[in-house]
Amino acid sequence: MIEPSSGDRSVTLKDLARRLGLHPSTVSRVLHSGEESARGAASTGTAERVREMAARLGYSRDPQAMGLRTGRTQLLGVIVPRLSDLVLATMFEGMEEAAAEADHSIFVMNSRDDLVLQRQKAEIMIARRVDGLILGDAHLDGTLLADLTERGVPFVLVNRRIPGYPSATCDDGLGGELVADHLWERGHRVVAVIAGEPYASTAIDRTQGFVDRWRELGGDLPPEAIVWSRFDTVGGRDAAEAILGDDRRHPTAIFAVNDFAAIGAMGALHSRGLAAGKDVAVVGFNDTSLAAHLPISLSSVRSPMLEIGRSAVRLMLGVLDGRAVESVRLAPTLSVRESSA
Amino acid sequence: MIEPSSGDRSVTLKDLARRLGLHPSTVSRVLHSGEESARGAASTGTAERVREMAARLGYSRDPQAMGLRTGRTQLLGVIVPRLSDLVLATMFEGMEEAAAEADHSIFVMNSRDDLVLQRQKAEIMIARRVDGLILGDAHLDGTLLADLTERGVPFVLVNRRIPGYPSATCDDGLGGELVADHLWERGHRVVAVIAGEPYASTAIDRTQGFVDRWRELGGDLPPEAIVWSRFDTVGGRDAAEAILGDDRRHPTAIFAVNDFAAIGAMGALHSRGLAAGKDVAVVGFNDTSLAAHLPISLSSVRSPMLEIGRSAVRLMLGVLDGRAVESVRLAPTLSVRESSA
DNA sequence: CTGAAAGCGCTTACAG
DNA sequence: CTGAAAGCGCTTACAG
Repeated sequence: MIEPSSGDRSVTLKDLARRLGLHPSTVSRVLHSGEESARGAASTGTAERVREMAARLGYSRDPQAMGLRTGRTQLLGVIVPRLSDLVLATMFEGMEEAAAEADHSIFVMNSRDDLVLQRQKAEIMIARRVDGLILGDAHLDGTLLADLTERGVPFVLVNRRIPGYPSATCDDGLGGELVADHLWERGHRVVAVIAGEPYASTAIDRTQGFVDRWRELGGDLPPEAIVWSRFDTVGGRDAAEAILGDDRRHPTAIFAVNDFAAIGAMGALHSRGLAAGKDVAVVGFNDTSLAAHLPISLSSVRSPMLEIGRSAVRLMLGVLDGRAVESVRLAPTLSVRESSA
Repeated sequence: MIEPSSGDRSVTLKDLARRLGLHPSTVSRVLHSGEESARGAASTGTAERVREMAARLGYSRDPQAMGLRTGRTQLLGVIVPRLSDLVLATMFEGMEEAAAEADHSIFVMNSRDDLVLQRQKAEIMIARRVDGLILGDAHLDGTLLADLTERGVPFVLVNRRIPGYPSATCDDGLGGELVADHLWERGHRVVAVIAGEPYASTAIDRTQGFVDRWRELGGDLPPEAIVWSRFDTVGGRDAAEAILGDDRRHPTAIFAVNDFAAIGAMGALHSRGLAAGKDVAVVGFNDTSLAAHLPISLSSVRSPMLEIGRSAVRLMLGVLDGRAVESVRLAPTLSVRESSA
């Protein structure tokens, strides 16, 4: 364990108390009681002296000891499919900020969207005594959430939602609608959807939002125009191959529910000598930092990822405080670029 | 704090001891002494009974209490510029694996390559009593490392190196050489380098490796052909604009020390009606999962990111054990694709 | 306004 | 082979 002070040993409450001729409990009250009760903790003079000494010696409270005593570690566990996914990495940055502001620290682990790993990581975090779990890899068909609920483990969801549990997500349905409106306006009538993984609410909601709106507009969209796929570049490429290989139908536009899948689709078009944006419009989702700067810039639905991350932490802290919390769904916007202009 | 057991309260050593008619210290010795000393910890029969009961009641050691007592939290702090960078995110996955195998947990924070934030995050981690720090954002001109050394904070570097400190990195110089050899063989004689940020060893070493080898081969490479830039897509685009805008020199190949910068450069080419791979060759670095699947697939130097992450944890554990450790430099390979075929 | 005690869950010499 | 004690650093009713 690293000693926070510059000396050889960490400064403790006892050290402070000895130097001040006070009892450790008094020092503790001055330094660590909440704002309200701090007033009655000690005389103004004493409090002043304590704070001065603490600053001078570089006192820093030991979180292990505090956790042991209070039963609250101020540790939040975050589980995501993979941090190398720009979307989750960005949400994580938001969580980190919000947690730091509330004096909490965050533990994050990857589950690779694997149900076994997901459970394993959750157990590791629980063994570490995190106060609660923020799950970014909720599967619509999983049983983890029910089990956690039964065990009384506090948690909230981020990025993906499951009805009945508190979550912070993008309004994915609305995002799908925006894309439908846009493509319809641009005159497209034969379209296809690269729909993502059917166990993720993001995939379901974005696809559903698009489809519902498309039909509302009077558009036709047969089931075979919707292709489920992995969320990555390879998944998008494969799905696009399937779509373009169908000779009965030649879509003039493709909506991929994820930027990486969209990039894969652009690759498939390129392989067939088709130009994204000219021959076939492509729209992605998330507006990752890449989208605007691709050789052919990608139209994409921008979801407020940082803010979603921050909201997830707020929800979590609310749950831990025993408050009733409401799920948050943040509105996305559409950035139109060369790929669908 | 979440209670690990399914009951309302966590099972403690004391609980186990009471049920077994033993003293908690005996239970502790059986369950937690190292393999060697465990033999003498209790009679075979007792040990058996203890382990059985622990399993039955779902005992899980409290890390806070253990940390408080032993002074080792089994917590490692990791600081990276940004987790949304695929490179660091992937190295982090390697670190996570290696740490889990050694029963350690990892804390990770973003510093955005900002020297102030870097210090701030380090302090937060130290205040959390991590056993050591793994730094992925070392600046060649920073003073943090010297300060940490003086304070006796154990740390190692990952991804970027600084002479004199233990680090786990790619052999970036060799990577640059591979690119020089490749472009020379393909007949290019007028080339340019998008060199990255001059405070990062990755940028320096990759550029230096390329330049040295290029001159060794008899190539010419004036200083103005080397453009320093940010590591992201926008940085690469801007740098490429500068390179292509120079009328005295028309490079037939561009080496970008980072895939994202390379993608930005491809965008700049596209804007000028030039095709990457046909009109101007482009080579990136890191071979991120995107590279192979871009519309025009990108040649890139593949660095063993997962393994670099794992090595960093091994180094860290070595340092914590008081062993003398050697820096690790892992060899990269070149993947040639359409952009420079 | 301040002190003294008890205890969170664990480990580790020290006895026997 | 097992027990008993002490203590890691903190907080929190309870006195006074």
